[in-house]
Amino acid sequence: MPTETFHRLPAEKKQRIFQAAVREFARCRFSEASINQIIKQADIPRGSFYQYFAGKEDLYLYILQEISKEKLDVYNRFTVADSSRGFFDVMEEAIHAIFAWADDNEDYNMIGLRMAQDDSDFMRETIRKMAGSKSRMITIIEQDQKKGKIRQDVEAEAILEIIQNISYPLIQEYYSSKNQKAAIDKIKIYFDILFRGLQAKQEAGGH
Amino acid sequence: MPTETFHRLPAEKKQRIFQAAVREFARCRFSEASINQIIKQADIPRGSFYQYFAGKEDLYLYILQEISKEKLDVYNRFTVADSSRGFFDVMEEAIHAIFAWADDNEDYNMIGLRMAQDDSDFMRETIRKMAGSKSRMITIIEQDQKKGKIRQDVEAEAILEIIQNISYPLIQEYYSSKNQKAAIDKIKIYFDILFRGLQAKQEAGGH
DNA sequence: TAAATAAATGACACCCTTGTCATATAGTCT
DNA sequence: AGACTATATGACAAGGGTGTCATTTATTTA
Repeated sequence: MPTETFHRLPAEKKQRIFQAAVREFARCRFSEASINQIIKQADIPRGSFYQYFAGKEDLYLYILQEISKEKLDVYNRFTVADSSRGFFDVMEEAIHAIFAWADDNEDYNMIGLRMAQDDSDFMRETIRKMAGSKSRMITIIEQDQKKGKIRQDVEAEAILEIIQNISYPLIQEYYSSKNQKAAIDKIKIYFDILFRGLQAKQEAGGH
Repeated sequence: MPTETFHRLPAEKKQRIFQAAVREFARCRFSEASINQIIKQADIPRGSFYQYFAGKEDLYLYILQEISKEKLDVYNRFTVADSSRGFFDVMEEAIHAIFAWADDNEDYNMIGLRMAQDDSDFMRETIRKMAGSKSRMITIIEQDQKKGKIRQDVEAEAILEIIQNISYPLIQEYYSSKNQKAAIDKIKIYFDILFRGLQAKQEAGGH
């Protein structure tokens, strides 16, 4: 909730502030991010910043909100495509989509990573607030569970959570690794193990 | 590498400093940990601290080294026990051992968690240095791979890494969760999925 | 154009942290 | 005791960060 004054700002200036903030929140965790850096980057005076935002939290929440809008589009692009496909198919495509997107939006992804690394009260609360409604992914998982493709003894939410948790170190490695090809190979291995572990038990194994 | 002066200190004082440092490094990440807090806690004057350690890095490395000594004992206790047992058995026991130890050594575990959360250059380098020789776990995994109990298309090191990565969010949740029983249930699910994903393909499924 | 409202600005006070260093104190050896 | 070495200590400078506010500058309205 930035101030009215901020909203009335020329788009160019708003954009400059937005980008400076994104860069800073991608650079380090919320607690370490510095307003000083942001205003220097955005080239606005200290006083102006406080005319636009109540403080760092306020700015952060605004940034997150803006990013979510964009992200939602990308995210829906592959989950919406064809809900008749199974979870493993969709995930396979999603992984590619996500890593392709990651290449183009390093900063946005880093912010997500920083959130995962951050265990402050503020961040826990923020994550809780952001956790939107039941995602399309859940529906797909549940469908596959009904069809007997995915084991039914684990809740769909839990499965999604596992995938998220497993993804964070992978994305992190992907970014920090000099050898991104090796990182992708590792991702494939991770998910192969995960997918096999998630498959419903097959009574009679056929190959 | 603390100074000679530090080593010559009475055990009680050394211990006080050690414990204050452990508490601080458990409280937050390395970059956020404050020498000020540590000397206040340990009740030593600022000047003394710099008479004992070159700085925060120096202290941190010392703390890590001391903890490793203790941890190695615990870790070996279950891996050394009976190397004829398979990986899944050993891990099952290890999980219990680790979480039991976690209850008694919250601070030590938190430090490990903080390391995992920390992606500074210093920490990357530190982790690299600490990564000891081939662990006994690797040997057990490799044995099971030879026996055909664990899939052979994934390197033992990679398997261990996956387990570590999967463990961090679990331990974190375990600590932050009010409901530790639920946390343990989740751990069981995670590892059940993981273990099944790691099993060698069975040509003919028997139940 | 004068008055009133909105925005911009940067100096300032305050807080926290780090590393140093001159000085004081304790301990040891002859 | 006198001399010399080892420790202890806290004031201090320097650096970074935050939020405020009196003042200046623009913009709008009458």
